[in-house]
Amino acid sequence: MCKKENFYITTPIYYPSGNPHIGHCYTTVACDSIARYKRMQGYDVMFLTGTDEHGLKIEQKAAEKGITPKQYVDEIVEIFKGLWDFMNISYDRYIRTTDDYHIETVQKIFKELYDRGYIYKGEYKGKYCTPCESFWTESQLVDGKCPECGREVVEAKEEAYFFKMAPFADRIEKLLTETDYLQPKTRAVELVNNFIKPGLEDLCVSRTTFKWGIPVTFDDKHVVYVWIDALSNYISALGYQNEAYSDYEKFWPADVHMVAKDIMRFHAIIWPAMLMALDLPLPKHLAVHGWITFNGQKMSKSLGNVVDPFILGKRYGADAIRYHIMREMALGADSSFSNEIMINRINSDLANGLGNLVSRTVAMVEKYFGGTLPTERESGEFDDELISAATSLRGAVDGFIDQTQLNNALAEIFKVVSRANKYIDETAPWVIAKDESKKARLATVLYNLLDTIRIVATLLSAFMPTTMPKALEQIGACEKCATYDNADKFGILPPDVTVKKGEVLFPRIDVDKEIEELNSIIKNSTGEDEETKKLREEIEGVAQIGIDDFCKVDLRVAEIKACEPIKKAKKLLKLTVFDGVKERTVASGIAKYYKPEELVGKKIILVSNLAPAKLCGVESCGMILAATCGEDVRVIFVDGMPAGAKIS
RNA sequence: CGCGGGAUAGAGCAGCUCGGUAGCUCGUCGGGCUCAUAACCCGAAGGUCGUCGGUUCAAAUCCGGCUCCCGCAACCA
Repeated sequence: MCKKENFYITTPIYYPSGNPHIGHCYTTVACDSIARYKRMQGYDVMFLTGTDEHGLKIEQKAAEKGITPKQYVDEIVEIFKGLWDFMNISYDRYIRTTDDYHIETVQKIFKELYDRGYIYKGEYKGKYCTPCESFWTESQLVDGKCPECGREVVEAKEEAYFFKMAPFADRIEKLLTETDYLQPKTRAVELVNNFIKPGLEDLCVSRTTFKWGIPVTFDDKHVVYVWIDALSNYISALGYQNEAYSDYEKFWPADVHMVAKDIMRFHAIIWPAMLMALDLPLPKHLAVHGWITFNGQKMSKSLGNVVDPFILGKRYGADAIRYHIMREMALGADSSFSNEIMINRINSDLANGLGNLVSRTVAMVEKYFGGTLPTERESGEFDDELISAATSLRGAVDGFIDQTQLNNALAEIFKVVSRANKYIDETAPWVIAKDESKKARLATVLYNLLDTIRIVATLLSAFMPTTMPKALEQIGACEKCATYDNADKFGILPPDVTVKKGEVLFPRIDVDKEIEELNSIIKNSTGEDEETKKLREEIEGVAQIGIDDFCKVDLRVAEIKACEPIKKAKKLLKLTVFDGVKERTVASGIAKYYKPEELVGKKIILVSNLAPAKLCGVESCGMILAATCGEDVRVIFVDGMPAGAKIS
């Protein structure tokens, strides 16, 4: 055997500002399956996951709870690790950005980039909100005011360090467009057009406005801001610039970084730029997957609980959940999740397809031969087709794994499951069994089935590590039989193999009943449903104001005189309203919900003393009130009142 | 005219590079089988391939116009 090749795969480090949900689960499960598959192939695998634990938001969340940031993240990290254990995630290393060795590496990287002239001290200019201690860019401001609290902001400068991106623009563009770094590549154009062609801006990489971060060694006012801290994890975890580990030489560059599309940009542009600046090799692939959407809506914290991986896993088994999310999710595209889709998938593929195949095959071996096959053989029609489907499977799966197309890999495997079920019908063993002289033929048919299952279950064990060993046990496969090396060969099981009937691998699920029960779990789990809980937190989180503050807002009834869409804006309507004295123009983000003509003549509530702001080229003087609930937006009408009437 | 992706059977998708019988999964309906987890196998129905036009012997596929959807960017005052 030649020396083992290495394989390094990573998930992002997750931001523990809340509990893990099924979205985190997908990335991690997908990486786990690839890692397991690669190990099975004989690679020396390093599979890394972890948590990104610094930043203002963590600092604030901890303060709310009255604990230290470290205590706060410690708690949530335990939950993450608990989920990974439950989902049978075989990570080799877990990195926390609060680990000493990581901190050391980040500080050294920061210093090195500074020494090389890629990081320079500059001024972060922007609008500053003193109470929130936050900087905002011009475009983030809401009506020239702080988007968080709505208070006045001041022009302010803050000392900050910047990372020069421009020197790497050309190389990054080539990386994205001319190599297979980005998977799927379709997104490359988008990145190049939006970020590279307009010119890469230098990146702010330090902050002085919060403390929960890694201190800059040569300037203790500053902490390292997210990017250099978080992205470095991929090499600090290997021992780059630290003594905790020493596998950097062995595993870098990474074979696959897997990320969801919302952080693609950082991994596609900033991370390569950092590595280029450090003169380090670039990772080989960045696999970008979509989001799991729920009934068409993007996964949110509250929805995350609707599809709590713990609850689902407990009911149907971690393997079933693993299978479902990997089978549904295609590289690059979103996939929609619903309990119904999941249950149907589990039923048709796992229970009816694979589980039943194992069950009926094992049952026949027991029924016709008392559990142990005789060794006489007689080949016949259909055998070759089944055998070639089974032996050619491994090659096909290998290909899809290497392209991180797990859904296709699974589809390929289940084609063979179908083929085997069909083979049973074609050969009709129960008919052969009636003829005593055809024992050899019957044994052959059953053997072919068992050995096909052996191949299928072996390859699937990377995806479903709990259940597949049970399947292999049932068909009497020893550990030596069920290896990757044997997965493209036929006739591996001993001729006189003995089967062992076991528990049902994947019980069939009653769709209607389960959906009803799941719905009631969602409603009853906490006594207070998640929506209400979220709402309560939101409402309670708003600071109280005095009547004086309220009186600063002047609300008036106004009549809509004219209304038209704004050309360059998708969401905005340009309203001409009469406030009782004069007409004024107001832009409002309600284009999706109202047609211009249906608004004309209506009376609405106008925030009349809001400072003017320019939106998409339109001067907007004021703001109209509307109620918002998720995707539903309704303007508040006060028909009957005269324009100019005061609201109080 | 900001950049990009998309519109194919009831649902979800493939096919388009390189024109030639429109395919897969689920669902529906009919049949078969009885080894099996009411599972399995076969068959059928169901599509003017978003729309209008062009090229061609021939267009889902190539070209152009239009409509609608979805990302990114910019604005949900």
